[in-house]
Amino acid sequence: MSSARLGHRFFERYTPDVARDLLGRALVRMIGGERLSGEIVEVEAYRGDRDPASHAYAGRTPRNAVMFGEPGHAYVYLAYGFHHCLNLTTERSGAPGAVLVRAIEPVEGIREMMRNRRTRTLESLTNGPGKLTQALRIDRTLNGEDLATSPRLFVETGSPVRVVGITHRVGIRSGTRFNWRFSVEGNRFVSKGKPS
DNA sequence: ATAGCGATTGACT
DNA sequence: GTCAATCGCTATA
Repeated sequence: MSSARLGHRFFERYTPDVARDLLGRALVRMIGGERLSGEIVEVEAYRGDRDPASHAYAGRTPRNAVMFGEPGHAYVYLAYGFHHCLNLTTERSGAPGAVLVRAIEPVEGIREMMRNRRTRTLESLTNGPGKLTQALRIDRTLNGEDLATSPRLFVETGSPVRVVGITHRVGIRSGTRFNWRFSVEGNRFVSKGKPS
């Protein structure tokens, strides 16, 4: 069931390319020896330079420091005081970039995810950035986690990439001109919107 | 020291 | 469709 995990070389590339290539991969969260996992079906790319929507746009701060560090690490932040968002850092060390994981299709540990989310509805389990972190119990204690070596969080090769939908990013007020949201077309767990 | 503001979600009209 | 919840980060003083 397990396969090779993605290492830092995978992430050390142009962020939108990494984002697109992450579709179909298996995001794995280990808790107490149990695998919670899902196939990545929706992502967004955020770069530091020339991307006003990025947390790194105005430069390095304590919060976004991980985005400036090594590729292949987890960048986790709290949004709206409620929801944690999971990002995977990209680009070479020193260059800011990250991919926001917006939705996954649940595969392993679905019962546990439903307990974490207090829902019995499969469709609403992981179809949003705040939902999947709640289902996988991802919070800021995982900020900076090295995906290449972590026993708690990593990404596996997964299944081949399928038909990809490309649209503008959602939930932002600037940088909307970049079509840096990628999703598995037709997948029922994609959070919102439709590829144009 | 503190005001302003979200890379969202769920409940409600 | 609208809207409130809630808190840490950031900028400004």
